[in-house]
Amino acid sequence: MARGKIQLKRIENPVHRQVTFCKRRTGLLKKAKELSVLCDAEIGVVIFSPQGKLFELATKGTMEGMIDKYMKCTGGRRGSSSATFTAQEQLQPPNLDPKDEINVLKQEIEMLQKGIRYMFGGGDGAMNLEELLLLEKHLEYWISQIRTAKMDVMLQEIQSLRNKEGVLKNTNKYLLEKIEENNNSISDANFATMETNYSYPLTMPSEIFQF
Amino acid sequence: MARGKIQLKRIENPVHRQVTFCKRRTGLLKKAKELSVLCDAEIGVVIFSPQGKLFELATKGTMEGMIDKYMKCTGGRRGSSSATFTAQEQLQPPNLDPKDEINVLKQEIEMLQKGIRYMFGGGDGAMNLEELLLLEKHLEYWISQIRTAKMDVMLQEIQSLRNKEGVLKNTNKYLLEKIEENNNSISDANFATMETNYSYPLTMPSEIFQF
DNA sequence: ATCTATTCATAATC
DNA sequence: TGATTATGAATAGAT
Repeated sequence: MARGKIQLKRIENPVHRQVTFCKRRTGLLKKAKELSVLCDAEIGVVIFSPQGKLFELATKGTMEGMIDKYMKCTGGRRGSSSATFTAQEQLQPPNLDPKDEINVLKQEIEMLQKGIRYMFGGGDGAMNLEELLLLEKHLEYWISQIRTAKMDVMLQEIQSLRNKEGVLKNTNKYLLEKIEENNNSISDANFATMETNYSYPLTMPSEIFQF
Repeated sequence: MARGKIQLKRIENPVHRQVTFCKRRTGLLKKAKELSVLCDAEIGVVIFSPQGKLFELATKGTMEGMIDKYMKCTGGRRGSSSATFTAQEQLQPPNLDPKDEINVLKQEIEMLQKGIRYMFGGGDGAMNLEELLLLEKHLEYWISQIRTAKMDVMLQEIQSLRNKEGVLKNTNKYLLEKIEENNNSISDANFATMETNYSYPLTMPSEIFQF
């Protein structure tokens, strides 16, 4: 701009950076206001300083109104955000239980969000392409983790059902033996029909579950 | 600016206004990006054209994230995107339902996809577009595959096991009734011990399987 | 879209 | 901080 062109990268000198932030912030908000007035546009600007201080401008109504309007425009569906996301500290080895798997998945999300932020701030050109390829790999891994978590839950439930089935079958067998003992000692025609109703044991296609 | 100063008021000529809107909008977003890079600030800009068309820029992360951060800063939590995740996080320690966890993670996927799409919209080159579309296709493919293929097989098997369990329980019940009939008609001490061994029916947490 | 003549924004300096 | 000023950027109007 003046007295020398500057590079489009983070200003390292903290004093210079602070001064520039103040000046350009003012300029940006001025430009936003001008655009709003000249062209009858509705504009919202939110600026967080590196120290986290908030500066804002809403040219019509309040920022809340802007946000509502924005939400409507974008469809309003959303998950969580990076701001409220807290990564889990402990990294557990895999195959513990679904809870731990989910923690790992959360870490993955955090990593991906970081990746997106980095990509966006990292300008244009081949860097983005490279980052995108890396991100793609991360996503692949992430999806596999979700699959693993689901599998764990469902396999656990299947195992539980199988165990129950086994116990029931054993009980039935025991009961049948008792009945046959009684059949031998007493004479009762009713037991004959019962035996034909009993069409077990059932067999199970265990091969299906080799994931 | 150039070729004559302009009044800071709404441009009445619609053509001029539209042209100016386009030019200045570009300039404003550029300035915002510059400020973000130079001063390491996090900036969100939302512009609604007079016709209601939306233009946006979030220099770090997504606009959703910006909004969440803004909400935190201004105190109002409201129905922002953080709500979903926070609720889920609080549920986690005592009552962990892995299915719900997985659903939340799916929402996270959607959020990330949205962030990627946003990057494309605010990005620069056509190269990025191609890569991003490809990446998105991959994500959608993976998700749909997980949802359909293996889930179907496992649900089918769970249903089968449930049916078998039901039949076994019915058979079991029938056998027990017969034994009790016998117990009433004859005197046999063996049946008493058998009844204590019989700890069924088993109950099943059916809610778990509402996919 | 592209091109200039201008005005504006601002980096360096005080 | 606040003011000054030399320059680079942005852009209004024309093409």
